[in-house]
Amino acid sequence: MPPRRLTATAVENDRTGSETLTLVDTAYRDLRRDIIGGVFAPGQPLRLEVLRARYGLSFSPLREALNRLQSERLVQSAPLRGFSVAPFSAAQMWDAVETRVLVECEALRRAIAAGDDAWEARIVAAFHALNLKTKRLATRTTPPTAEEAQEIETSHYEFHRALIDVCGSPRLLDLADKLYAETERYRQPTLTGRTPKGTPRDVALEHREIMDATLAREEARAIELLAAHYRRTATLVEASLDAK
Amino acid sequence: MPPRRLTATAVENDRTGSETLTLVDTAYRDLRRDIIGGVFAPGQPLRLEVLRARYGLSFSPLREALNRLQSERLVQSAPLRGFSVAPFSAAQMWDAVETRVLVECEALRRAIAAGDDAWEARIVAAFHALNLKTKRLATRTTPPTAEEAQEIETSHYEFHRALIDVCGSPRLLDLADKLYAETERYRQPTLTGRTPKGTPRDVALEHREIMDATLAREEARAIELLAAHYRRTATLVEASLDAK
DNA sequence: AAGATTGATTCTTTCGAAAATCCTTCTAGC
DNA sequence: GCTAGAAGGATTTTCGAAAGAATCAATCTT
Repeated sequence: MPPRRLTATAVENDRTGSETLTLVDTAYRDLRRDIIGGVFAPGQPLRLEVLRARYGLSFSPLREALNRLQSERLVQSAPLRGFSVAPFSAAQMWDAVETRVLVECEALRRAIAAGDDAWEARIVAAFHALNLKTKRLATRTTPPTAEEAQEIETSHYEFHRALIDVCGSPRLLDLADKLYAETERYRQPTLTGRTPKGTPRDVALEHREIMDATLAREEARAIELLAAHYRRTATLVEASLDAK
Repeated sequence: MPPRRLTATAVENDRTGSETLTLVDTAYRDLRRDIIGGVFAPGQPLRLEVLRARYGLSFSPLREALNRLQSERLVQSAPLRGFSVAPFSAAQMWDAVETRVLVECEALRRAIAAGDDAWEARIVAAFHALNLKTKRLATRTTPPTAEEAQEIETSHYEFHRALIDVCGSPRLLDLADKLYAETERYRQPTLTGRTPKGTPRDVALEHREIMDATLAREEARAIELLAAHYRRTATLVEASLDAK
């Protein structure tokens, strides 16, 4: 039997049907998910042989995917020494967070100036979807499955994205996505651990206030709240980083 | 005679001696230079076979280099349809310019707050180096060679980089570099063409004013001048884009 | 004549192996 | 005992070819 080569369409079009994905794309997507999800520890070398076995791909698509991830600062590389997961450091996290604040606040400013009815509707919808999922999990006693965690994750992303989606700048949105991934990687470890004592936090309330200020077109207030939201998260992450 | 394979060190260490560059690195550097320099026209497909012949490399390093350039928006790619030089459009240029203004103004703000004596010295030195080179060329009648143009280019970059180098944020500096490359590509065609009539411009004076405000730590004024500097360039580029 | 189908060609994408380099360990010399 | 150097193994990087997909043109059908 001739060995069937894994091809772009053979792998992906089964499910999507619409978009053609190359193996580079799938490698990129999977690697990104696993790095953000903490499957590979920060600083850990990413041996090509290991990745090859894990994802069932050849070197070429893996290397290309790693190159893309490098430009997002999720992986590092030294010439002739291969790739490794970007290490954790408080300084790097703060740089990512502050850059994110700069980018997303500017994007929010423009979105507030340009947003229409559909924009408002999408924000409200995303907010409710996120809240529903969060509450549904909070009332249960069993810990969330990986899939459920991923869903919350996505809803969280959708909400923040809905705020700025109409800002009109492809570059700002692209940057926001990359910085989201970077900071999310730092947030991940704190999700499983307990919250630091003495700092109760109502994330849902923070989201509501951001949404209210945005829909009321109170630009200055919305920006201030959004920045505070991200910095508060960063402070908590930093505390849990130090605790280790 | 066994064919000697082109290796990283064999190619580059002859000159640099210090750093090891892989073929991917050289491919990236050369392609980037040629795309910015306008060797390949905007929108032009980048056939791998052509690149292979031009740079004397195999597919793998070329593809990886193109992947990196894609994340800088210098090249585009569609699945199974290969790579092409990012096309020109006024909207894209303005997005790049406005993002650059956002990033560099923030970086300049921080640099002014953090800059020390060495920072000031480097700015002054870069300013003089740029001015010397520009004046030397202006007094001549013969048009500048490609090498001289490249030197001016580099000096120009050095000056703007010197302003913000101490801002303390790797991400902002990285973004500034990428956006510089992107906008430089648009500026390139206007260099050879004549300047639009009726708009005499003293770039050297603009640079001096930016430098003076920066060294005087007049944050608001420095930022305003820098932003105006970039937007003025963009306006001229736009005019020459429309002219075609 | 317009549209669909087939076939040839061009190009991208993927693979696996070979070459080059790095890293560890072992040996020899002092 | 300790350092320098060399051999061996592990890993990355590069190559060339093979496979798959898109494009273009010609033919056939309606």
